[in-house]
Amino acid sequence: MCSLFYLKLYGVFLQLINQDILKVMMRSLLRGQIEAIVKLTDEEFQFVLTHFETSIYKKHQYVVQANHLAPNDHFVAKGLLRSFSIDEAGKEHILQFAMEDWWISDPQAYHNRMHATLNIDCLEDSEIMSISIDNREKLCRELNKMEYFFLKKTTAGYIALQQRILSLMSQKSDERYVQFVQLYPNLIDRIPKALIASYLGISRETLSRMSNQ
Amino acid sequence: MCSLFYLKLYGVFLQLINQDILKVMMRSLLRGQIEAIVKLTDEEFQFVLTHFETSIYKKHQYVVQANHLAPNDHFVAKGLLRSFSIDEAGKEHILQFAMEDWWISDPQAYHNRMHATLNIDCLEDSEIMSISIDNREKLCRELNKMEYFFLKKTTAGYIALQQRILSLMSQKSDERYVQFVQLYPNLIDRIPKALIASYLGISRETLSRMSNQ
DNA sequence: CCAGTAGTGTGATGTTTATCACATTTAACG
DNA sequence: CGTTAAATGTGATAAACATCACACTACTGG
Repeated sequence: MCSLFYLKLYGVFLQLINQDILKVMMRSLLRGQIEAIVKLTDEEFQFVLTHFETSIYKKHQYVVQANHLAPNDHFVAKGLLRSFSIDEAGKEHILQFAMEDWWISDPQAYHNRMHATLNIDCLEDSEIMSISIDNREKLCRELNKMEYFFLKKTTAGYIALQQRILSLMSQKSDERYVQFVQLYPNLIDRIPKALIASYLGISRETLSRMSNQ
Repeated sequence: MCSLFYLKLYGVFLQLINQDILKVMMRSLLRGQIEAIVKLTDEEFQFVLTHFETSIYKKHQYVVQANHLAPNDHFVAKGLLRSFSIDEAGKEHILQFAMEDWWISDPQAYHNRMHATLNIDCLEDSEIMSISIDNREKLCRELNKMEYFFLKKTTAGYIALQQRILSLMSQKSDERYVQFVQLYPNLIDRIPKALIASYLGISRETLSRMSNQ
């Protein structure tokens, strides 16, 4: 009787500890990414954190929905998400995957404060730190290094997109798949092949036939 | 005899005037683009200008060559350029056109101070204002509004590239051409169809067959 | 002005890839 | 733990598009 009580108490205690450890880990992930570009004091990082909101999503849950506002940019602390568009024929086209230490948003809706054209949902249970466009602009004004950080990040993203365009234009589907495997070896068995196919701009049947020869 | 002398003098005078007018126009084009995002005093704009170098290129001339350094970002004051990559098969893929009021560079080579993988050449005689990566970083530190300007520009570029990826994945070649015509109606008769085809990721024959039905 | 090059149109043919259909395997979850 | 859904493999067929080949026009530079 008495020992059962203590066992329960211990369970709750463990949960609390885990949540704390988790928060610490999430934060250090974000801090590590920022500090790879600009150095921050502890106080500055705490200040940066006040501009974020942490939230938890379950697999299949939508983070951004087309035709709704999407005023947040999302830093993935844990889990896996995708952004995709649905064309007139009802077909999905995946623009981006985002796992731990990546960002994901509908950039057009976010930066121009418009309604989303993209959807973002979770491929796994996920934990996310979101920053609103207002908070981001405020943060950039308050702490100028952060504007530099966002500029570097956006520039790197721009370069990556140019290379993806080049890949779409110059490579055959099997070459693109091989390149994807080389670039993101850890993603191939976290993401269903049909979704990788959609990201690469090919049908799931074509991708299925590829690896098998 | 005497009138001939004055005629010549007048010609030289006109040339000087034209060059001055041209410089003024080039500068006001750049200033207009910046001031659409951040306001500048006359002094500030003069200061910004000291970070640029103006140069003139002839049609077919290369501004950036693959395997060479490419430490400049180029603002097009007049003319028309393209950036393109050459794949292993020797085939050209056009990543970007840039006419008046646009920027063009090999962003990877520029921002990471690497050797270029892209080529940039002129489709028309062009006049260009170039800013080195060092001057750009210096300018951002000296005049913080300019960092904000570049962040906005880069973000807009990122959004445009995402839409181009979506277009490459979701649209048939004829739909992409129609969209190109809608987006850049003034470019269709400034650029040879074969180059537009290359930009759209289709063969010149396919594009030729499209408009004709 | 005229020779050579660049740009464009068009047919015939082959390749790549999408689509539809169905079978089989694996995972999810009450 | 068993039922339903998700994920994957594979064949047959069709569509989209590239490639090759050649003809024709327009432009450009000495």
